[in-house]
Amino acid sequence: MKITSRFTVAVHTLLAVYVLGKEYKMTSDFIASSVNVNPVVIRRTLSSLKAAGMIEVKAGSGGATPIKDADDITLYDVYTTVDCVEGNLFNFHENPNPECPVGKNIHAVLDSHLADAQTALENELKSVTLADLMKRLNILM
Amino acid sequence: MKITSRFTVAVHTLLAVYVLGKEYKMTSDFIASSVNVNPVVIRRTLSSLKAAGMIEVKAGSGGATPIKDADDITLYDVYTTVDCVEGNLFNFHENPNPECPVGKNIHAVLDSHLADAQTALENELKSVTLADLMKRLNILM
DNA sequence: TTTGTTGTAATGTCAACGGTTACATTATAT
DNA sequence: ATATAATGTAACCGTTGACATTACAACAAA
Repeated sequence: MKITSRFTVAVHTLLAVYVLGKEYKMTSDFIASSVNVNPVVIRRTLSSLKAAGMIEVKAGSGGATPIKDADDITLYDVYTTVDCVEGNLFNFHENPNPECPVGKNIHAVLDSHLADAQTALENELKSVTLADLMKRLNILM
Repeated sequence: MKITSRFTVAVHTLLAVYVLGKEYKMTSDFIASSVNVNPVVIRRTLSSLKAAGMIEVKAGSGGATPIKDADDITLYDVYTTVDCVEGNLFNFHENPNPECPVGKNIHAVLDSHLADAQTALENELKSVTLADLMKRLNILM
């Protein structure tokens, strides 16, 4: 079970818009050929990123441009924007038997630890900004 | 996208075997009625836990019993045992375009951060043992 | 040899993902 | 105004993985 590639696609898309946007018109076709997916997938991604206020997309004339400061966009923001996980990361079996001492208390015993694990992951994602990625990318390019 | 409930089912199963095993014969039917899933699901779970050396399962006569010390079983051990995630937690889009400066470097820029997030989650799971859960459960029961 | 149980294969259902086609809508240039 | 090039979206498909369930062979003990 893996976290959907919508996430890495969205990060790739943002990097393209923020870094290459000065030089090229960032159409869904352009980005799609960089990411190597169908342009419609990119349009869906752009639509989410736009709804989150990160970018602007021009209908008709075409092209996506940055709106939000790259320092104010974390990987966690992107992660939530493209709905990688809704609510709990861990799927819990439903309806454990309340007649059984284990079934009755399994949530009380386990929930907080699962939440801690999820929080640890999310905090790591919060610690990285798009600006961080851009700095590293500019060195490599 | 969520992590399969096989994980919480396996933890529930282990707690049942370790805590209730002294008092009852822990058959797949018994555990299944506590977890509230089909007995075959529990047999598959028991099979994995047995392969990991945590428990013993008696074919024919029936019943599962603890083998490994509860202090030596972490949530992470269970997590890997039931194959919640194989390899990377994050799905990466395949074949980003190497002709594009972003596509060429996206892995170099992103991989380490994704790995860090995954490690943070796994470390949290490593910090909790079955014995910890049993202590808490014994207080509640 | 009967009974209760495990081990496992096979099948079905369902949801999510990603790919793709199609087309209405929109902006711009000529 | 019209042609052109893009976006926005709905619709549909194929694949995959999860989980449930049925079926039955293998097995151990009374």
